[in-house]
Amino acid sequence: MPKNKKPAGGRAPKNFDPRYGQKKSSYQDRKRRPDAAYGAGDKPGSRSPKHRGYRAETDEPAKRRWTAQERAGRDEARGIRTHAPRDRDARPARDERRFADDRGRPTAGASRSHDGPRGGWRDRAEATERRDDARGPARSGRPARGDRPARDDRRFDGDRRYTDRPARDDRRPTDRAARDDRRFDGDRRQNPTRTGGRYQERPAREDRRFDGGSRQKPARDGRGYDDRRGSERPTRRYDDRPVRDDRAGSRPERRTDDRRAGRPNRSDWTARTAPAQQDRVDVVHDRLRADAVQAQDVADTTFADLGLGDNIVRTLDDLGAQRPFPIQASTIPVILDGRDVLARGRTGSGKTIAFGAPLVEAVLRSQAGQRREFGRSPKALILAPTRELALQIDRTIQPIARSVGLFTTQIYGGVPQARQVGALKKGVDIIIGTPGRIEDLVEQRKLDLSEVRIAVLDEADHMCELGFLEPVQRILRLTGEGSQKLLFSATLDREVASLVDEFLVEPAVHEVAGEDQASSTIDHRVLVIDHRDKPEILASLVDREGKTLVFTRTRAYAEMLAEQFEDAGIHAVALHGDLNQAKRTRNLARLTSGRVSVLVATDVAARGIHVDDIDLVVQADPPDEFKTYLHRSGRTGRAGRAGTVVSLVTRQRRRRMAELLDRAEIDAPFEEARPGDDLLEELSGRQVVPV
DNA sequence: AAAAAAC
Repeated sequence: MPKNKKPAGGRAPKNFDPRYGQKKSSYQDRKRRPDAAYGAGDKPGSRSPKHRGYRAETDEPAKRRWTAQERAGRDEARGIRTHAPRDRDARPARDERRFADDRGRPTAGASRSHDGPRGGWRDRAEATERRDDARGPARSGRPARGDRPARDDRRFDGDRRYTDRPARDDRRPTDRAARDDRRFDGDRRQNPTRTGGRYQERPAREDRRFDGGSRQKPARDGRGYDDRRGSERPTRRYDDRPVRDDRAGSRPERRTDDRRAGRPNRSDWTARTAPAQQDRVDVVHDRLRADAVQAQDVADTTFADLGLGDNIVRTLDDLGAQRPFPIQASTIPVILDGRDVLARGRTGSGKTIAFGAPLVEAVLRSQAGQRREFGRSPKALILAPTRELALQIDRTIQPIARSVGLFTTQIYGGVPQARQVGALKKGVDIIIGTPGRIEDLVEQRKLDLSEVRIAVLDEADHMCELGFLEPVQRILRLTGEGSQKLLFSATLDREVASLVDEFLVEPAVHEVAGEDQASSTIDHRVLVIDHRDKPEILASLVDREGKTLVFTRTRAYAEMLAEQFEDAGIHAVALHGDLNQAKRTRNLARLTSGRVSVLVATDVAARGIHVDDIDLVVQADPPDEFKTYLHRSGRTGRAGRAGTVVSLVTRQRRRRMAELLDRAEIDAPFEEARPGDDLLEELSGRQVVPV
């Protein structure tokens, strides 16, 4: 292929040209400059405009090198570049615009309004072929037919800024002792007798601290679990699990106190709740008996003390985690010990690192002295309920993994598969993802979970809810025999019993002592309003300086509210499952970056998502479940900061809301509110909690 | 009943 005489400048799509993205390219443009569509910037093309492949000479400056930052943002930018589901055969006419060059950058897209004379099947077929010739595996730029013009995909700045923020979650300095989680169990009211954060009723054998490994194993009768399980349970007793026999000797007896697993406890809330009128399903599960770590007991511990290697410790330090938080100090040694773990830790208290760092360490140890082969199967799996959360977890774990030469990849839906598959082909050590795509790739035999030896469920109780449970079970069954299981959540309770029974062996249960509402920095308020006043009241609450997160019950309402706010001159974006992944990622990024201060979301954003400095959470619709309330409100008041949660209820919902708050053990005043009330001003304007 | 999670 002759190197043509064109100036070097002709080579590249101008992704970083400020003009890029502003200029619309018409069909005619594309025809004249097909490289814009192909991303084949390094091909000479034909000389005549009449020939396909012709590309006019330009004076574009040579493409400059990517900065480190750009490269860092590249991976996620690729994900973001996503469009809606592919469907190239059905709708080929717009393929042109979807071609990305091999860096995953979008090429100049054709705007929909310029469809003009269509390219026709042959052209497209050739275009595709040609591109594949040129690019080979770059098929990864798999065209996804968007429901919108490519313009949306060009938002590199915001997105990159977003993606460049690793591990926010875990880097906040926390007042460890002072405050943490709300409680999560309805029946705690019946068992309020705690001393030193420990439940008195807990039998002595439960009394494992994180040094559990050194403890003598009490006598045990291993019955119970096996007996209790239906045929579903692989007939497996803890003592024939090959990989983990080594641990058996130092392990306390498997819990047998949860025979009532899965059954709601008979607490007074059941009695006082009229089933017909009560929430559809707000079941309060029994609490899990946990070993409550005392913050002061671990105040002097370092990550190195806990058994993490130098590189990991250094990376954690870079991430802002100089010293372990209580939940980390509590779980890391147990995880490194190879035990199954159930852990309850307030969101933002460092849960991600609590499982992520030891997970990396464990994978590293298991591969000590081995070559990391091309095409190796993943050794660890982290499951999350939403894509955003999976992404966020990866952002924390990836630097830790990279520091010891391990690779992670995200496996979630809504983005083209090819890049994920490509990563798997090369070989990764840790995958982080959501159930659907993971199962999908397994079925396509592109993902092999059989070598997974550590599996983590983040938001584990949520993953046990209807619709999630079965895929999660199927996935866990595919993991390596005897693989270690870690279940984490801020509201971990007996809802996870079904998984615990099948998959966990003598799990250690951990939580942090002294976390309750009284020690919370969140101010909870309930506004009793007229339904017709809702839009106005919402607008006045949201019209403020700080970052505000508004929750709605439905996607449609989230969308509608965002529009209403915009109409009222308040810049707002929506986040819900009806948006394509690009928009979801981008809209969340807009809040994170501060470009927008109001995000209206469904419960997709209720769990796990960390955005700095959200100081007001508004529940436009009250949640159905107390857990949802806790998770939603946990988006603010993080790391000991002040935050306000305002829930709007109509008069009819009043009682239900009171009951829900009761279950959540939250004290919140109920106040009548009308548009224009000073109260709204106060709630909206306040940055700090008085008193 | 809704939300999430695959294509």
